[in-house]
Amino acid sequence: MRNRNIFHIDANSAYLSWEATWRLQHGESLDLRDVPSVVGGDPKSRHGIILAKSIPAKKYGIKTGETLYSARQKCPDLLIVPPNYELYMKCSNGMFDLLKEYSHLVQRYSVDECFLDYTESEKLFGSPLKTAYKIKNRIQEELGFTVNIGISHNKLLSKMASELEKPNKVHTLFSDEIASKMWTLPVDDLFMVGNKTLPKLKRIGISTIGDLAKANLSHMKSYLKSHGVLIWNYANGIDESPVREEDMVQKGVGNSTTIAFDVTNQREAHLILLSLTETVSMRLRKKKSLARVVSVSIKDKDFAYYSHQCALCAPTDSTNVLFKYVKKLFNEAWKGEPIRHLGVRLTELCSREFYQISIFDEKSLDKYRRIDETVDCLRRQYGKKSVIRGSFLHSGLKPIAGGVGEEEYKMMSSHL
DNA sequence: TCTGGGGTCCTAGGACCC
DNA sequence: TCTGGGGTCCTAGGACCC
Repeated sequence: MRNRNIFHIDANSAYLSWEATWRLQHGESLDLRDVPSVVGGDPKSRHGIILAKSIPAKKYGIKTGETLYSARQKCPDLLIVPPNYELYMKCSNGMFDLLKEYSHLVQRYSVDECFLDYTESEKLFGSPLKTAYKIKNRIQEELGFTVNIGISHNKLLSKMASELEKPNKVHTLFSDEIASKMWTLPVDDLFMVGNKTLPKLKRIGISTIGDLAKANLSHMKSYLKSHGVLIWNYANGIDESPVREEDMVQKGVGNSTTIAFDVTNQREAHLILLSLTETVSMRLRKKKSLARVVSVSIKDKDFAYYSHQCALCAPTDSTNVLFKYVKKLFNEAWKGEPIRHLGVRLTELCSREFYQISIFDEKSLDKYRRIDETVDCLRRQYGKKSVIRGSFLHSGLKPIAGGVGEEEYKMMSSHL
Protein backbone atom coordinates (compact mmCIF):
# COMPACT_ATOMS: atom_id res chain seq x y z
CA MET A 1 0.00 0.00 0.00
CA ARG A 2 1.31 3.43 -0.89
CA ASN A 3 2.12 5.81 1.88
CA ARG A 4 -0.91 7.64 3.08
CA ASN A 5 -1.18 10.60 5.42
CA ILE A 6 -4.02 10.18 7.88
CA PHE A 7 -5.11 12.64 10.58
CA HIS A 8 -7.17 11.71 13.59
CA ILE A 9 -8.89 14.71 15.13
CA ASP A 10 -10.23 14.29 18.66
CA ALA A 11 -12.09 17.01 20.58
CA ASN A 12 -10.62 17.20 24.10
CA SER A 13 -13.20 16.15 26.75
CA ALA A 14 -15.77 16.88 24.09
CA TYR A 15 -19.06 17.21 25.96
CA LEU A 16 -17.43 19.15 28.76
CA SER A 17 -15.50 21.56 26.50
CA TRP A 18 -18.55 22.17 24.39
CA GLU A 19 -20.62 22.85 27.47
CA ALA A 20 -17.89 25.20 28.77
CA THR A 21 -17.64 27.04 25.46
CA TRP A 22 -21.38 27.54 25.26
CA ARG A 23 -21.56 28.86 28.80
CA LEU A 24 -18.73 31.33 28.22
CA GLN A 25 -20.42 32.56 25.06
CA HIS A 26 -23.64 33.07 27.03
CA GLY A 27 -22.20 35.34 29.65
CA GLU A 28 -20.99 32.92 32.28
CA SER A 29 -17.62 33.86 33.76
CA LEU A 30 -16.59 30.44 35.04
CA ASP A 31 -14.86 28.14 32.56
CA LEU A 32 -15.90 24.57 33.45
CA ARG A 33 -12.56 23.35 32.15
CA ASP A 34 -10.70 25.20 34.92
CA VAL A 35 -12.49 23.48 37.82
CA PRO A 36 -13.34 19.87 38.75
CA SER A 37 -16.53 19.42 36.72
CA VAL A 38 -18.41 16.75 34.80
CA VAL A 39 -21.28 16.31 32.40
CA GLY A 40 -23.54 13.69 33.88
CA GLY A 41 -27.07 12.29 33.90
CA ASP A 42 -29.66 12.45 36.64
CA PRO A 43 -29.37 9.77 39.33
CA LYS A 44 -33.05 10.24 40.27
CA SER A 45 -34.05 8.80 36.93
CA ARG A 46 -31.21 6.24 37.25
CA HIS A 47 -29.07 7.89 34.61
CA GLY A 48 -26.37 8.87 37.07
CA ILE A 49 -23.12 8.32 35.25
CA ILE A 50 -20.26 10.55 34.12
CA LEU A 51 -20.38 11.31 30.39
CA ALA A 52 -17.37 13.66 30.32
CA LYS A 53 -14.95 15.18 32.83
CA SER A 54 -12.68 18.20 33.03
CA ILE A 55 -8.95 17.75 33.44
CA PRO A 56 -9.07 19.00 37.06
CA ALA A 57 -11.79 16.38 37.71
CA LYS A 58 -9.56 13.73 36.18
CA LYS A 59 -6.90 14.60 38.75
CA TYR A 60 -9.30 13.35 41.44
CA GLY A 61 -9.35 9.96 39.70
CA ILE A 62 -12.81 10.49 38.24
CA LYS A 63 -13.44 8.32 35.21
CA THR A 64 -15.93 8.47 32.36
CA GLY A 65 -18.70 5.95 32.93
CA GLU A 66 -18.45 5.82 36.69
CA THR A 67 -21.39 6.76 38.89
CA LEU A 68 -21.90 10.33 40.02
CA TYR A 69 -22.19 8.92 43.52
CA SER A 70 -18.70 7.50 43.39
CA ALA A 71 -17.32 10.64 41.71
CA ARG A 72 -18.69 12.78 44.52
CA GLN A 73 -16.98 10.55 47.07
CA LYS A 74 -13.71 11.38 45.34
CA CYS A 75 -14.47 15.09 45.01
CA PRO A 76 -17.31 16.51 47.13
CA ASP A 77 -17.18 19.93 45.43
CA LEU A 78 -17.58 18.44 41.98
CA LEU A 79 -19.60 20.64 39.65
CA ILE A 80 -22.15 18.59 37.71
CA VAL A 81 -23.97 19.81 34.61
CA PRO A 82 -26.63 17.93 32.62
CA PRO A 83 -26.00 16.91 29.00
CA ASN A 84 -27.31 18.90 26.04
CA TYR A 85 -27.09 16.63 23.02
CA GLU A 86 -28.36 19.15 20.52
CA LEU A 87 -25.53 21.50 21.40
CA TYR A 88 -23.00 18.66 21.01
CA MET A 89 -24.47 17.88 17.61
CA LYS A 90 -23.91 21.47 16.49
CA CYS A 91 -20.33 21.53 17.75
CA SER A 92 -19.67 18.21 16.07
CA ASN A 93 -21.03 19.53 12.78
CA GLY A 94 -18.92 22.67 13.10
CA MET A 95 -15.78 20.61 13.49
CA PHE A 96 -16.73 18.31 10.60
CA ASP A 97 -17.47 21.22 8.24
CA LEU A 98 -14.15 22.87 9.03
CA LEU A 99 -12.28 19.61 8.38
CA LYS A 100 -14.01 19.16 5.04
CA GLU A 101 -12.16 22.25 3.82
CA TYR A 102 -8.94 20.24 3.98
CA SER A 103 -9.97 16.98 2.32
CA HIS A 104 -12.95 15.46 0.56
CA LEU A 105 -12.27 12.28 2.53
CA VAL A 106 -13.35 12.90 6.11
CA GLN A 107 -14.87 10.13 8.18
CA ARG A 108 -16.98 11.02 11.15
CA TYR A 109 -16.02 8.28 13.54
CA SER A 110 -18.14 9.52 16.45
CA VAL A 111 -19.57 12.83 17.70
CA ASP A 112 -16.14 14.01 18.74
CA GLU A 113 -13.71 12.16 16.49
CA CYS A 114 -12.92 12.31 12.79
CA PHE A 115 -10.41 10.73 10.46
CA LEU A 116 -9.12 12.86 7.60
CA ASP A 117 -7.23 11.46 4.63
CA TYR A 118 -4.63 14.12 3.85
CA THR A 119 -2.80 12.11 1.16
CA GLU A 120 -4.20 14.02 -1.80
CA SER A 121 -4.40 17.33 0.04
CA GLU A 122 -0.68 17.75 0.56
CA LYS A 123 -0.24 19.25 -2.93
CA LEU A 124 -2.77 21.94 -2.07
CA PHE A 125 -2.04 22.74 1.56
CA GLY A 126 1.55 21.74 2.16
CA SER A 127 3.15 19.68 4.88
CA PRO A 128 0.87 17.57 7.08
CA LEU A 129 2.33 18.83 10.32
CA LYS A 130 1.91 22.48 9.35
CA THR A 131 -1.70 21.89 8.30
CA ALA A 132 -2.49 19.95 11.47
CA TYR A 133 -1.41 22.90 13.59
CA LYS A 134 -3.40 25.22 11.37
CA ILE A 135 -6.53 23.09 11.80
CA LYS A 136 -6.04 22.78 15.55
CA ASN A 137 -5.65 26.55 15.94
CA ARG A 138 -8.55 27.35 13.66
CA ILE A 139 -10.89 25.09 15.65
CA GLN A 140 -9.79 26.78 18.84
CA GLU A 141 -10.26 30.30 17.47
CA GLU A 142 -13.37 29.79 15.37
CA LEU A 143 -15.24 27.16 17.39
CA GLY A 144 -13.88 27.81 20.87
CA PHE A 145 -12.65 24.36 21.90
CA THR A 146 -9.38 22.47 21.67
CA VAL A 147 -8.56 19.27 19.84
CA ASN A 148 -5.74 16.77 19.65
CA ILE A 149 -4.55 15.75 16.22
CA GLY A 150 -2.64 12.56 15.52
CA ILE A 151 -0.77 12.08 12.25
CA SER A 152 0.48 8.85 10.73
CA HIS A 153 0.25 6.54 7.73
CA ASN A 154 -2.85 4.69 8.86
CA LYS A 155 -5.94 5.17 10.98
CA LEU A 156 -4.84 3.03 13.90
CA LEU A 157 -1.55 4.88 14.38
CA SER A 158 -3.08 8.33 13.92
CA LYS A 159 -5.71 7.44 16.51
CA MET A 160 -3.07 6.22 18.93
CA ALA A 161 -1.09 9.42 18.25
CA SER A 162 -3.97 11.71 19.10
CA GLU A 163 -4.28 9.96 22.49
CA LEU A 164 -0.70 10.69 23.51
CA GLU A 165 -0.57 13.94 25.49
CA LYS A 166 -3.64 16.11 25.98
CA PRO A 167 -5.00 18.70 25.52
CA ASN A 168 -4.44 20.95 22.52
CA LYS A 169 -1.57 18.98 20.99
CA VAL A 170 -0.44 17.64 17.61
CA HIS A 171 1.46 14.33 17.63
CA THR A 172 2.99 12.16 14.94
CA LEU A 173 3.37 8.41 15.23
CA PHE A 174 5.23 7.17 12.18
CA SER A 175 6.77 3.72 11.85
CA ASP A 176 10.11 4.74 13.30
CA GLU A 177 8.38 6.24 16.34
CA ILE A 178 6.30 3.18 17.26
CA ALA A 179 8.89 1.69 19.59
CA SER A 180 9.58 4.89 21.51
CA LYS A 181 6.08 6.38 21.64
CA MET A 182 3.69 3.40 21.61
CA TRP A 183 5.42 0.24 22.78
CA THR A 184 6.18 1.73 26.16
CA LEU A 185 2.47 2.27 26.91
CA PRO A 186 0.36 -0.16 29.01
CA VAL A 187 -1.29 -2.71 26.76
CA ASP A 188 -4.83 -1.57 27.57
CA ASP A 189 -4.02 1.82 26.02
CA LEU A 190 -4.13 -0.02 22.70
CA PHE A 191 -7.30 0.38 20.67
CA MET A 192 -9.42 -2.80 21.05
CA VAL A 193 -7.80 -4.03 24.25
CA GLY A 194 -10.57 -3.67 26.78
CA ASN A 195 -11.51 -4.86 30.24
CA LYS A 196 -11.87 -8.54 29.35
CA THR A 197 -8.77 -8.91 27.23
CA LEU A 198 -6.43 -7.13 29.65
CA PRO A 199 -6.41 -9.90 32.32
CA LYS A 200 -6.00 -12.56 29.62
CA LEU A 201 -2.91 -10.75 28.33
CA LYS A 202 -1.57 -10.19 31.85
CA ARG A 203 -1.88 -13.94 32.48
CA ILE A 204 0.61 -14.68 29.72
CA GLY A 205 3.01 -11.96 30.79
CA ILE A 206 1.99 -9.20 28.40
CA SER A 207 1.70 -5.83 30.08
CA THR A 208 2.87 -3.27 27.52
CA ILE A 209 1.95 -2.73 23.87
CA GLY A 210 5.57 -3.64 23.09
CA ASP A 211 5.16 -7.01 24.83
CA LEU A 212 2.16 -7.73 22.65
CA ALA A 213 3.95 -6.60 19.49
CA LYS A 214 6.81 -9.00 20.17
CA ALA A 215 4.57 -11.92 21.17
CA ASN A 216 4.28 -14.94 18.89
CA LEU A 217 1.49 -14.39 16.37
CA SER A 218 0.33 -18.00 16.09
CA HIS A 219 0.31 -18.23 19.87
CA MET A 220 -1.92 -15.12 20.02
CA LYS A 221 -4.15 -16.63 17.37
CA SER A 222 -4.72 -19.88 19.21
CA TYR A 223 -5.18 -18.03 22.51
CA LEU A 224 -7.54 -15.22 21.44
CA LYS A 225 -8.71 -16.31 17.98
CA SER A 226 -9.27 -13.54 15.42
CA HIS A 227 -9.21 -10.86 18.11
CA GLY A 228 -5.68 -11.98 19.00
CA VAL A 229 -4.56 -11.45 15.42
CA LEU A 230 -6.24 -8.05 15.30
CA ILE A 231 -4.59 -6.63 18.40
CA TRP A 232 -1.22 -8.16 17.49
CA ASN A 233 -1.40 -6.29 14.18
CA TYR A 234 -2.43 -3.10 15.95
CA ALA A 235 0.44 -3.42 18.41
CA ASN A 236 2.76 -3.57 15.40
CA GLY A 237 1.12 -0.56 13.80
CA ILE A 238 -0.46 -2.62 11.02
CA ASP A 239 -3.81 -1.38 9.70
CA GLU A 240 -4.93 -0.94 6.11
CA SER A 241 -8.51 0.21 6.69
CA PRO A 242 -9.55 3.10 4.46
CA VAL A 243 -10.96 6.45 5.60
CA ARG A 244 -14.56 5.81 4.68
CA GLU A 245 -16.85 8.38 3.24
CA GLU A 246 -20.15 9.31 4.73
CA ASP A 247 -22.42 7.02 2.76
CA MET A 248 -21.46 3.95 4.78
CA VAL A 249 -24.31 1.53 5.11
CA GLN A 250 -25.62 1.29 8.61
CA LYS A 251 -26.29 -2.26 9.78
CA GLY A 252 -29.04 -1.59 12.27
CA VAL A 253 -31.01 0.93 14.30
CA GLY A 254 -31.87 0.55 17.94
CA ASN A 255 -33.27 2.49 20.84
CA SER A 256 -33.18 1.54 24.48
CA THR A 257 -33.97 3.18 27.76
CA THR A 258 -33.36 2.82 31.44
CA ILE A 259 -36.65 3.35 33.23
CA ALA A 260 -36.77 5.57 36.31
CA PHE A 261 -38.39 2.72 38.28
CA ASP A 262 -38.46 -1.07 37.99
CA VAL A 263 -41.20 -2.29 35.69
CA THR A 264 -43.03 -5.26 37.11
CA ASN A 265 -46.04 -5.75 34.87
CA GLN A 266 -46.52 -6.58 31.24
CA ARG A 267 -48.82 -3.64 30.51
CA GLU A 268 -46.19 -1.08 31.48
CA ALA A 269 -43.46 -2.98 29.71
CA HIS A 270 -45.56 -2.99 26.54
CA LEU A 271 -46.08 0.77 26.76
CA ILE A 272 -42.38 1.42 27.06
CA LEU A 273 -41.68 -0.96 24.21
CA LEU A 274 -44.28 0.88 22.14
CA SER A 275 -42.56 4.21 22.74
CA LEU A 276 -39.23 2.65 21.76
CA THR A 277 -40.76 1.08 18.67
CA GLU A 278 -42.18 4.48 17.68
CA THR A 279 -38.74 6.11 17.83
CA VAL A 280 -36.84 3.33 16.20
CA SER A 281 -39.29 2.83 13.35
CA MET A 282 -39.38 6.58 12.71
CA ARG A 283 -35.61 6.51 12.34
CA LEU A 284 -35.89 3.49 10.05
CA ARG A 285 -38.39 5.24 7.79
CA LYS A 286 -36.26 8.37 7.73
CA LYS A 287 -33.45 6.25 6.31
CA LYS A 288 -35.85 4.84 3.72
CA SER A 289 -35.02 1.37 4.94
CA LEU A 290 -36.89 -1.77 5.92
CA ALA A 291 -35.85 -4.22 8.60
CA ARG A 292 -36.05 -7.99 8.47
CA VAL A 293 -34.97 -8.84 12.03
CA VAL A 294 -36.40 -7.47 15.26
CA SER A 295 -34.84 -7.93 18.66
CA VAL A 296 -35.90 -7.01 22.16
CA SER A 297 -33.46 -6.72 25.03
CA ILE A 298 -34.09 -6.74 28.74
CA LYS A 299 -31.86 -5.73 31.64
CA ASP A 300 -33.26 -6.69 35.01
CA LYS A 301 -32.87 -4.95 38.33
CA ASP A 302 -29.66 -6.92 38.99
CA PHE A 303 -28.21 -5.86 35.62
CA ALA A 304 -28.58 -9.34 34.14
CA TYR A 305 -28.99 -8.80 30.42
CA TYR A 306 -30.63 -10.96 27.80
CA SER A 307 -32.26 -10.60 24.42
CA HIS A 308 -34.59 -12.35 22.04
CA GLN A 309 -34.88 -11.87 18.31
CA CYS A 310 -36.77 -13.15 15.32
CA ALA A 311 -36.71 -12.84 11.57
CA LEU A 312 -39.79 -11.48 9.76
CA CYS A 313 -41.19 -13.21 6.70
CA ALA A 314 -41.02 -9.89 4.84
CA PRO A 315 -39.01 -6.78 5.75
CA THR A 316 -41.10 -3.86 7.00
CA ASP A 317 -40.96 -0.31 8.36
CA SER A 318 -44.45 -0.25 9.83
CA THR A 319 -44.69 0.75 13.49
CA ASN A 320 -47.71 -1.47 13.99
CA VAL A 321 -46.23 -4.56 12.38
CA LEU A 322 -42.94 -4.12 14.21
CA PHE A 323 -44.69 -3.59 17.51
CA LYS A 324 -46.63 -6.84 17.10
CA TYR A 325 -43.33 -8.72 16.91
CA VAL A 326 -41.80 -6.67 19.72
CA LYS A 327 -44.65 -7.68 22.04
CA LYS A 328 -44.41 -11.32 21.03
CA LEU A 329 -40.65 -11.37 21.58
CA PHE A 330 -40.94 -9.67 24.94
CA ASN A 331 -43.64 -12.04 26.15
CA GLU A 332 -41.58 -15.05 25.13
CA ALA A 333 -38.40 -13.79 26.72
CA TRP A 334 -39.41 -12.07 29.96
CA LYS A 335 -38.83 -14.23 33.01
CA GLY A 336 -41.12 -12.07 35.16
CA GLU A 337 -38.45 -10.34 37.26
CA PRO A 338 -38.41 -6.54 37.79
CA ILE A 339 -37.07 -4.75 34.71
CA ARG A 340 -34.67 -1.82 34.73
CA HIS A 341 -33.97 -1.33 31.04
CA LEU A 342 -35.66 -2.22 27.75
CA GLY A 343 -34.40 -2.05 24.18
CA VAL A 344 -35.69 -2.54 20.66
CA ARG A 345 -33.29 -3.06 17.78
CA LEU A 346 -33.87 -3.56 14.05
CA THR A 347 -31.27 -5.27 11.87
CA GLU A 348 -30.85 -6.91 8.47
CA LEU A 349 -31.82 -3.65 6.84
CA CYS A 350 -32.53 -3.25 3.17
CA SER A 351 -33.53 -0.40 0.94
CA ARG A 352 -37.25 0.36 0.74
CA GLU A 353 -37.16 0.56 -3.05
CA PHE A 354 -36.68 -3.19 -3.50
CA TYR A 355 -39.73 -4.15 -1.53
CA GLN A 356 -42.32 -1.60 -2.65
CA ILE A 357 -44.34 -4.21 -4.48
CA SER A 358 -44.68 -6.80 -1.77
CA ILE A 359 -45.50 -4.07 0.75
CA PHE A 360 -48.49 -2.94 -1.23
CA ASP A 361 -49.75 -6.48 -1.62
CA GLU A 362 -51.80 -6.22 1.50
CA LYS A 363 -54.42 -3.57 2.01
CA SER A 364 -53.92 -3.27 5.78
CA LEU A 365 -50.18 -2.71 5.32
CA ASP A 366 -50.93 0.06 2.87
CA LYS A 367 -53.17 1.69 5.46
CA TYR A 368 -50.50 1.32 8.17
CA ARG A 369 -47.99 2.89 5.86
CA ARG A 370 -50.15 5.92 5.25
CA ILE A 371 -50.69 6.39 8.98
CA ASP A 372 -46.95 6.18 9.64
CA GLU A 373 -46.24 8.70 6.90
CA THR A 374 -48.80 11.13 8.25
CA VAL A 375 -47.58 10.85 11.83
CA ASP A 376 -43.92 11.22 10.79
CA CYS A 377 -44.83 14.31 8.84
CA LEU A 378 -46.70 15.91 11.74
CA ARG A 379 -43.90 15.11 14.14
CA ARG A 380 -41.33 16.61 11.80
CA GLN A 381 -43.38 19.74 11.54
CA TYR A 382 -44.70 20.20 15.05
CA GLY A 383 -42.25 18.24 17.17
CA LYS A 384 -41.89 14.64 18.27
CA LYS A 385 -44.54 14.91 20.92
CA SER A 386 -47.21 16.50 18.76
CA VAL A 387 -48.75 13.12 18.02
CA ILE A 388 -48.85 10.52 20.76
CA ARG A 389 -50.75 7.33 21.39
CA GLY A 390 -53.79 7.56 23.63
CA SER A 391 -52.41 4.73 25.72
CA PHE A 392 -49.73 7.02 27.12
CA LEU A 393 -52.20 9.52 28.58
CA HIS A 394 -52.14 9.36 32.38
CA SER A 395 -49.63 6.50 32.22
CA GLY A 396 -46.80 8.58 33.66
CA LEU A 397 -44.55 7.24 30.91
CA LYS A 398 -42.81 9.06 28.08
CA PRO A 399 -44.58 8.49 24.76
CA ILE A 400 -41.36 8.77 22.79
CA ALA A 401 -38.38 7.09 24.40
CA GLY A 402 -34.79 6.84 23.28
CA GLY A 403 -32.99 8.96 20.74
CA VAL A 404 -30.32 11.53 21.41
CA GLY A 405 -30.86 14.60 19.30
CA GLU A 406 -33.10 15.83 16.56
CA GLU A 407 -30.71 14.78 13.85
CA GLU A 408 -29.12 11.44 13.25
CA TYR A 409 -25.46 11.40 13.93
CA LYS A 410 -22.89 8.72 13.51
CA MET A 411 -21.96 6.85 16.64
CA MET A 412 -19.52 4.43 15.20
CA SER A 413 -18.25 1.38 16.72
CA SER A 414 -15.29 -0.65 17.52
CA HIS A 415 -13.99 -1.07 14.03
CA LEU A 416 -11.87 1.33 12.04
C1' DT B 1 -29.43 8.95 44.89
C1' DC B 2 -25.44 3.19 42.35
C1' DT B 3 -24.15 1.54 37.51
C1' DG B 4 -26.47 5.45 29.80
C1' DG B 5 -27.26 4.75 25.08
C1' DG B 6 -25.80 4.16 20.46
C1' DG B 7 -23.29 1.09 17.59
C1' DT B 8 -20.19 -3.24 15.07
C1' DC B 9 -18.18 -7.65 14.84
C1' DC B 10 -17.21 -12.47 16.31
C1' DT B 11 -18.28 -17.10 18.05
C1' DA B 12 -20.71 -21.20 19.30
C1' DG B 13 -24.36 -24.35 18.93
C1' DG B 14 -28.48 -26.19 16.79
C1' DA B 15 -31.46 -26.91 12.71
C1' DC B 16 -31.70 -28.18 8.22
C1' DC B 17 -30.29 -29.55 3.59
C1' DC B 18 -27.66 -32.18 0.32
C1' DT C 1 -29.54 -51.83 11.48
C1' DC C 2 -26.24 -48.24 11.48
C1' DT C 3 -24.09 -44.04 10.49
C1' DG C 4 -20.90 -38.95 7.12
C1' DG C 5 -19.59 -34.47 6.60
C1' DG C 6 -19.93 -29.89 4.61
C1' DG C 7 -22.43 -25.64 4.03
C1' DT C 8 -25.69 -22.21 5.45
C1' DC C 9 -28.94 -19.96 8.27
C1' DC C 10 -30.58 -18.62 12.70
C1' DT C 11 -30.18 -17.21 17.49
C1' DA C 12 -27.97 -15.91 21.91
C1' DG C 13 -24.34 -13.97 24.07
C1' DG C 14 -20.02 -11.55 24.55
C1' DA C 15 -16.32 -8.13 23.50
C1' DC C 16 -15.19 -3.76 22.01
C1' DC C 17 -15.76 1.32 20.67
C1' DC C 18 -17.34 6.42 21.82
